[in-house]
Amino acid sequence: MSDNTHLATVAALLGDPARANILIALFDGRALTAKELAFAAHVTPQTTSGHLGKLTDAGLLSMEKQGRHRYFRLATAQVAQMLESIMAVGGPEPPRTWRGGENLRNARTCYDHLAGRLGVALADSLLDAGHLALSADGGEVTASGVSFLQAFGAEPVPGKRVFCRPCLDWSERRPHLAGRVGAALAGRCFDLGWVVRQRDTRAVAITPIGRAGFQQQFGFDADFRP
Amino acid sequence: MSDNTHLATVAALLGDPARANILIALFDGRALTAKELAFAAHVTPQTTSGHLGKLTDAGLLSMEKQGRHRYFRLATAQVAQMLESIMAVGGPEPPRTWRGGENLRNARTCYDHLAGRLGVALADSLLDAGHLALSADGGEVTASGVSFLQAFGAEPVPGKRVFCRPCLDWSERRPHLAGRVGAALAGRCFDLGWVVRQRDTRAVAITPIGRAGFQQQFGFDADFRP
DNA sequence: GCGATCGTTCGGTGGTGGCCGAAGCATTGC
DNA sequence: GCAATGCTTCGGCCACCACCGAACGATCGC
Repeated sequence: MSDNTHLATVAALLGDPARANILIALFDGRALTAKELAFAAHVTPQTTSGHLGKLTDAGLLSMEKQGRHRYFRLATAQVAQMLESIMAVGGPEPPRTWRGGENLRNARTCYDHLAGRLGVALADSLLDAGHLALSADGGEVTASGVSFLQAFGAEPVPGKRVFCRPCLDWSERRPHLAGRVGAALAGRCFDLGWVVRQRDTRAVAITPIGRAGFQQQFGFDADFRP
Repeated sequence: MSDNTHLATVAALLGDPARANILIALFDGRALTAKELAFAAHVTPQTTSGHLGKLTDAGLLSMEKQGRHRYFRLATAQVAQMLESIMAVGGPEPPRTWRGGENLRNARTCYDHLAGRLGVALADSLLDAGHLALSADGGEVTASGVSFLQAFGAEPVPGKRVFCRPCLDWSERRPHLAGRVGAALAGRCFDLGWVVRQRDTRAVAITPIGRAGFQQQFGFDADFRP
């Protein structure tokens, strides 16, 4: 009796188009200001403020004051998974062409880590090299993995978030890396200029430098083709 | 632009308390009539009829006429996963006491297979015996597993559904068996009288016969205690 | 055929909630 | 100090939608 009302209240929050726009804008893990979210939601700032208050009260968003700005982001990775699972329902088959198609399947951000063929290839490479040990309910970085990540410059930031866990990929149906390790790896790839974000989409592009780097450091060819 | 409206429309359907009650009543995979669902939703039959029409139009439910009754069930396993992922959000920690508590944690149905401590113990037993090989993205039944399931009388029915996949357990945080194999296993346990459903809950009870059977066939003691 | 049960459609009612304009704090920069 | 910007609160308006009563097909059992 207490959890079906819970389901209904959470779902009712997602059911409003403006709030749905807000959550989708935050889907890739970035933190945006209230004004940016008002633009994304196509409503005025005062309306957005009400929505953001409700979403944070419900624990779906977390807020951080920074000067006169307030940055909002998804509170937990569970929220992102929930959004993905809702979007997966209703469409006939996930692995068909879906909003942009192939470049999304090649490489994209999922919350704050890399997914698509690139994300899967990264996870496979680390597994093959013995840097990781994955299971369905979590994962561990091996001793060699710690030094490898350190040398690569992708040392995970400390925090209470899950250290390393597999995240099922909807297009590849294979696990890729999430958690603090996945986020650090993705951040380092962005810093090195190996991958760059693209406007208005979660797809990321692999640069020529990146292709060479992935080949040298991780041992796979990042020239993905359909 | 086409999928955020999709998110909002689907979520808006789940956001109504009556519809949420309907979906939760169908959560374990049973097919119920419109009248039973009206009772579960705490609204009149004519109101329920409108809700059921909307849910089936959206592809969340499937309907089957049978005489003067109409049976409704969740359309796909994705719908059940979506519901579970929404319920997992917001609550501080899933593995706390939750709707009825311990008997739900011991053994329950999850869509159409067994979950809880019993479901996890079953999966572990099959893994230890080498009958299964599980990974995060799927699983395989080994040669010995095929003959074992055949001997046990739990041969999976043919179909297009995923053959065997791990399904993360919210109370145990361990994978249990879903897919056709999980469904066949659960069905056989019901047929043998090892477990019986309980009214108005997804919890199932393990019979004395079942406890002996699990001990003999699977090698674990099904007398789960808090 | 006839009553009974199951389920649907139709109309009218009421409440909830999203939306914006105006005004009010907080912070930054000059 | 003053203006500008970011964000919030308040008040009123309006639309949507869930709900039920009543009436209408469909099917079963006799």
